[in-house]
Amino acid sequence: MNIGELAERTGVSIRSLRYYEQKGLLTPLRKENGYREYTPFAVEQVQAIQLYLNLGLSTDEISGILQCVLQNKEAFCKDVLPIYQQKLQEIDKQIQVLTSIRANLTERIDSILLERSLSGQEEG
Amino acid sequence: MNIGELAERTGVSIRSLRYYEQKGLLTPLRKENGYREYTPFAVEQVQAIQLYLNLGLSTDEISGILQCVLQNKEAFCKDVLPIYQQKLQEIDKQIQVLTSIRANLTERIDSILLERSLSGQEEG
DNA sequence: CTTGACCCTCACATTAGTGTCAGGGTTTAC
DNA sequence: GTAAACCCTGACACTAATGTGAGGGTCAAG
Repeated sequence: MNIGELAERTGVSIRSLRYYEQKGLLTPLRKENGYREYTPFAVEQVQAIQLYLNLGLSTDEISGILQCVLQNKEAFCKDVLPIYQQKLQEIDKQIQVLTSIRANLTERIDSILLERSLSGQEEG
Repeated sequence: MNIGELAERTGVSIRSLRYYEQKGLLTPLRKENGYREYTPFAVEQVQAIQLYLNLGLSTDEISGILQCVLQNKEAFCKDVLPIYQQKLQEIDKQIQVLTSIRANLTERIDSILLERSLSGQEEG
């Protein structure tokens, strides 16, 4: 199928499909006229790519595991677990930072509300 | 003082000080030779900017409140509270997304570990 | 044989703060 | 008067996936 049909079937933009190819995630054949030619299996490939992107993996990380996971169960691909574990650490770090900022923000908000309830003043 | 001294006193790079000026957060005078001339008060200004950046505010958001908060208590500046509250909402949304991803990741990790403990296979 | 829908590549824009380099003045101390 | 240290502007790089547009082939239906 052509790129337009793959885009329609997967809901992924043509631009993104070309980008995935540039990053080595998809390698369609080319027709004589230069058009990309995708097999029906490409639909599953694209869905897998989207799934991993939604997990926060980068295209580079995905490229390292995509071939294996498309042909096996995840547990069978030795590269998947360390990537997941590293991503989990990053996520935890981000949550930690955000939680800290959140505490600071709520403290300041409460402080402002308290002061205003005491004096009732405000200005630009 | 010159920009180098301000950078040294605040621990903020010269590059960043110029950027803050470009974004309207600092407006030093200029000497006849074109050098930026900062008052001692600029040290407090830069520290305030850093504080708000660390709270996740953008330079645009900071520019809207900086003048007031440098001269008053936060509670006295009417623009501060809505910015804090909006930022809090964004943070909560981010934490929510990350938490969801985290749950998905740990589920997959556990699943992999479970499958491996049952079959003991792996491969690249 | 022309129109419209499809495809191609190349490349800039987006976010946001900071690093870094080029190319070039100024000042200070020797 | 020159070297070192300081300052200036302008501009590209970085991250990462995607949008968008220019400029230009291809194909299918009429």
